[in-house]
Amino acid sequence: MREVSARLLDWYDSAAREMPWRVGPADKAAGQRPDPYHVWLSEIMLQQTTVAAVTAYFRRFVSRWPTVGALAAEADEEVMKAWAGLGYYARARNLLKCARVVVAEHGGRFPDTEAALLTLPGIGPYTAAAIASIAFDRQATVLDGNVERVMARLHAVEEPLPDSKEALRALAARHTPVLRPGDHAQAVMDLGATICTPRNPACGICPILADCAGRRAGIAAELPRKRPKKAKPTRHGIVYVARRGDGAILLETRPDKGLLGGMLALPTTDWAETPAADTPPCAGQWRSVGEVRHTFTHFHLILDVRAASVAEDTIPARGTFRDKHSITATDLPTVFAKAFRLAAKG
DNA sequence: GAGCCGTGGCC
DNA sequence: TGGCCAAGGCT
Repeated sequence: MREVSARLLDWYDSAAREMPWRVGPADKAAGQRPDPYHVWLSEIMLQQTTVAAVTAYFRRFVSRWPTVGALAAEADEEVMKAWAGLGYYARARNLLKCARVVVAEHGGRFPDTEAALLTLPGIGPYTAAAIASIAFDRQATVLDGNVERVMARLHAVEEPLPDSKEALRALAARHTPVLRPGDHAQAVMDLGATICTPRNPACGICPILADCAGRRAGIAAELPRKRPKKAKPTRHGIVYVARRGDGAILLETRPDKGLLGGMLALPTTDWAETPAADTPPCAGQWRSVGEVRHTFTHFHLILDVRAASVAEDTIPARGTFRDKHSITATDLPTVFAKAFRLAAKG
């Protein structure tokens, strides 16, 4: 087990990818530890999200809110707008909750144990272990999709997920070293992201090829096995873009619970498998400008986009007219950004 | 345990 | 084109 970790750490030291939340080689050599705020923020953003998608968001967040205290003091809507486009918006709501708990109950410093971290909003088993090991050098077992895949292949675990999860966790625990547990965790995840990939793994250049039982058995690429997934239904709806003469756009804030919760949004009907009745949010000469297609985690969506130029004194039945200059498409979840842009063209 | 919850890239 | 997938957490 120690041999595998040693090979992974050697590989990591020679080929670690640069990411803005990591400490560079020179600073690491000088004994510098990563900023727990940076580790936390990056790990929340990285939940089910690629490094490529996260990097720009991370830079914008730390530039605008350099400390957890600064983030905790920000208005909810500003943070939700900054998160727009990254997805899984419950993460942003819990991000703010967590920042405020850290300030109010921990003096603005993140707790340094896995158990204490686990009690914070938005921090589950994976993230608690990741922060504890990466930021605080704790020997915690980090288990994410990458680690599951690497362990399943390395030990030729054929039992499908999620049944095999605890067995994979036990294997990951056996590999976790006392020294440099955080670098070890990042090494396994980097391996899973770049070499031990879900499809077409690059076994030929793998630093632990000689240790891999899945490779020896010729089944590495088939692992981990998973249960088949359910098909996505298609839902339909109507979304409304009302523009006043002064350019103001009618927007609303979605309820905190549920899909796109807490986000700035265009008024829309319910989304169902049978199209909803036309219920515009305000009076106006409404016309259809096309449709927008979007796929969420568990359903496809087809939205009929309707636009209207409305009078300055229009009083909407729902939502609020927002100054055009204070709002851009990037402040909205992607499905609404698509509709907004389509209406702007048509 | 299983459903809910985004998005963009890949093949 | 469409399904699959990603450094998961919450209910």
